[in-house]
Amino acid sequence: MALGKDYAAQECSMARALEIIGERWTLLVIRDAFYGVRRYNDFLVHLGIPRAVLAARLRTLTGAGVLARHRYQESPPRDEYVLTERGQALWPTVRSLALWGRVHFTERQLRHFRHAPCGTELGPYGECPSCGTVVPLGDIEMTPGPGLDLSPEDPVSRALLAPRRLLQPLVVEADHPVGSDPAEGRPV
Amino acid sequence: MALGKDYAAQECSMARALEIIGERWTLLVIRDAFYGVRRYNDFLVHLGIPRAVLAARLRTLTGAGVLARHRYQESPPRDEYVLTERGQALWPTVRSLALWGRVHFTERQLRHFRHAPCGTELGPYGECPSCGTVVPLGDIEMTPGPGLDLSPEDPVSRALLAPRRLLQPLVVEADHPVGSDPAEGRPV
DNA sequence: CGACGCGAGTTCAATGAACGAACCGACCTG
DNA sequence: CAGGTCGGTTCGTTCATTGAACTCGCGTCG
Repeated sequence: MALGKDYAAQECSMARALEIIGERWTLLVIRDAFYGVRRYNDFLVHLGIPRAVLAARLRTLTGAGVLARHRYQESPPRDEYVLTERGQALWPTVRSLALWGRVHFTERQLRHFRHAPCGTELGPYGECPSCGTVVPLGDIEMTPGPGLDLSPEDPVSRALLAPRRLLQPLVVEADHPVGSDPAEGRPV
Repeated sequence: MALGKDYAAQECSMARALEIIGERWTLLVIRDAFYGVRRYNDFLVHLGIPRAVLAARLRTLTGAGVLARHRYQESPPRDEYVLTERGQALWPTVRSLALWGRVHFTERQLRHFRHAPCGTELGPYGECPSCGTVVPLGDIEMTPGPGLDLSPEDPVSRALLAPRRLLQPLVVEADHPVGSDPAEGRPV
């Protein structure tokens, strides 16, 4: 077991999974990807992760087919990282882990996840308790809960305050310092 | 962020969860606990984890209330580590992660997990697709699948070959070297 | 044209965690 | 009393993470 990231002798599919998503920061990157974060810089400011580590994780995840790198403008060349189907298949894991953390280690709920068509809060596994079906990711609406800081420092967290669908690409407005005047013909 | 294990600025219940179960080896320890492993030495030989790391993880997990330390004999004093309710609540996470690993990174299935009363293989969240209910852990039977090594080196893996229920305490027979004669009044 | 800025990284020294081998102490067994 | 087992701790080495500084391509402002 030379490297620190392989669970060599473990004959178990969970060990294989952990070799990919079990490293520090990785699952938070994936959570952000579900929230709609796609750009290197947005991951960076939202997570407070060291640049080198973020670059390494994005490489690993694209290499494993969890994220796909997708060019969204040519000049200057810019790529964004989006969840593949394989990555989207991690939603039950992410959901159940976050729920476990909330139930056992958080007092107040930070975010709501609801089945958009009917407004019901998601069950433990990402299903809709009232409809009884597994909810497609695009039908999941996330909204701030009572425990969430409503005026966070970083612009990514601010952008994530608005109600939104999972996977919906995040648009971060320019980071004008607090108190500057935003009243300049900017379309609503 | 002095320490390496806290995701300080993350205002998210998943970050809280990851501070506990996100360290290297931790989730494999928990998986083994679901399989019925309870003793320091059994974790040690089954995982191939460094002793110091195992001791540290068991301390963290008992401190977080995921495992409970339970004395099972007085002389010499010996404790075993068993999943608390909080720990058992991680089953959907463990199940969904293992399933993700199997679907995306393993060819053949290593273990089956079935709803014992009806024999149906569990769904992605630990539910029984035919009964439609969440299966209590004690009703989950695990059996070797086609991909599993049938004559593993270590005695813990050998003990885990027999069909068993989740959480059922694992009994490891003495580790007589391969080829030694086991025909000595040992009850079946 | 030149200065400056931005996004997306890479490089580097310092620190912290993991590794594996050795050691330890309480207890039991031959 | 010699040896073995279980459940650790200690320790030197190796590997990963951190944060700060630097780079590079490109666009923009004056």
